[in-house]
Amino acid sequence: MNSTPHSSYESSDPAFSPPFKRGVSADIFGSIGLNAGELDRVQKLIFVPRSIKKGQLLFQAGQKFSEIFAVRSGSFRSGVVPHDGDLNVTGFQLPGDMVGFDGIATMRYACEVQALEDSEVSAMTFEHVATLSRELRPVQRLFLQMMSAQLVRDSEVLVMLGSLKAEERVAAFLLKLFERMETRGFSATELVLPMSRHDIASYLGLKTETVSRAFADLIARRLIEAHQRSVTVLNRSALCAMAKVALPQD
Amino acid sequence: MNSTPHSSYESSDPAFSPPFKRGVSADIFGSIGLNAGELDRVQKLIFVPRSIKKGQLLFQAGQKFSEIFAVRSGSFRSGVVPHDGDLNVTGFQLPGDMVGFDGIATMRYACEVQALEDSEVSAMTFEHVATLSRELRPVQRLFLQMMSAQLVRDSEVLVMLGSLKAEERVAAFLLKLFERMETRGFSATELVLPMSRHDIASYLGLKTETVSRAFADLIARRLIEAHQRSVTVLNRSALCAMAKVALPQD
DNA sequence: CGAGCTTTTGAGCCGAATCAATTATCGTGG
DNA sequence: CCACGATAATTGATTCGGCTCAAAAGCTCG
Repeated sequence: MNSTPHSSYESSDPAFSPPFKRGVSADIFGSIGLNAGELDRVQKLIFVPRSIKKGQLLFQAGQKFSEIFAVRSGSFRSGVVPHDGDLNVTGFQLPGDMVGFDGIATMRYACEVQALEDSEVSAMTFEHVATLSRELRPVQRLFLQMMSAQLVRDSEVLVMLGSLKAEERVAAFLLKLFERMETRGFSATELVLPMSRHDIASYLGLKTETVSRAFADLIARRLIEAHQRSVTVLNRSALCAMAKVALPQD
Repeated sequence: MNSTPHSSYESSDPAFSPPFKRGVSADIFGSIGLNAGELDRVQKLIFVPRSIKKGQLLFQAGQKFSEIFAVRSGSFRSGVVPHDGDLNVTGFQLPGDMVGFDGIATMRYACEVQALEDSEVSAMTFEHVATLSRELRPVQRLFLQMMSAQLVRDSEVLVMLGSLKAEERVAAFLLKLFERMETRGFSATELVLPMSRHDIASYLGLKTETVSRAFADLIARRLIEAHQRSVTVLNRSALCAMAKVALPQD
């Protein structure tokens, strides 16, 4: 169980030096300028760890909103199910990401969030978060930043869907995913995708077959290597060119 | 000048009973449970009215972030300009909408926002908003709700782009626009679009010609009437079916 | 080891982009 | 006020990318 490819996010290899080893949430709040007493208060009030098995829903669309979640380990997929069709994937959540903000507006979650592998989250009631946000400026700032960052990511995806072709979207998707993994402390020339081709296709507004072909083309051009869900980036700058983004300066 | 079609949003026809006649922002805060003293404080601290001429930018991508804006009258278009290409439209803002939340994450605006017609906004510095949010719970709730609603709208668009064909996207776009106008107090079987076909196309991930053809088809099927930018909905339920959304119950 | 899923690969078709040309509208200056 | 150029919108013909349908091969897990 612990040796499945997907457990790579929880790797204990020190070369990866994961910053979230002891629980993402603690780290989220660890460096935003709270003193020991405040930090203790935050932890007591709002951290409720929870284990989520692969395939299990964190919440469903329409369900009454009460909690925000921070991903500690594993990964999740958010999406909505239209009245006729099947799931439309709207995003993927990795350790350090937060989900549930969509529920604030109407006090009901607008999407569903499902674990792609056995995962752990910190659950925090919105009321506690709101209270702490009023009392501790760094906490307020953190949550506003998390929501704002989500807005920016969404609009980036929007632009991507509007302006890139199939293969370019896949390139952009991979780049973004690797970038996010790097932010989380992985060296990230190679990783194991937690999501299926079908999930990727849905997220990118494509069909499974098209995504598969895009992977095949990227491999043929020697921009990546990929066997199943394991992917290695061979030529990042070419991928950036294809995705029409500036090469991030390391 | 005052009789251009675009001035319809500022119509003084009492039949439209626009709720924002005396300034959107005052109304935004008018009914969220503040007493007179608090309301006065809010107004003094954060309301800075500003007139924006057609074509003028409210802010640019990369510009230092300091203000949030509420649209009082007129309309705006948000978008980003990729390094090579031209503007990608990411949204349209109508009276009552707020823009600028994308700047919180990095303290720089992530997009640009341009007036589609002569418009008025209320500018409020983020610092004041943050302070008031800490001190007045209704203010905190309002801003969190505005940001959350934006997240929900974005993910709806994402799903739409991923799952609908060209004509269906145009149907969904028109329905959403009319719905938003109704929320703002317009009877909304007919209205004048503030944006061009090109803007709509960019927003929907299509080309101008395709949008034009979609309009032609919708007209041929008698679902709408449209001459230039003026549009009338003839068969809302058929439009909803085409856009694959449930008919909103009135 | 076999059932069911995921992924890959192929052939043909359809929808939207592209290229191109015309018409309509807006803004401007004569 | 009208004529003009510029921009926006429409319409047609053609091309091409991604979808559809179909089938086979690879994994995963009981």
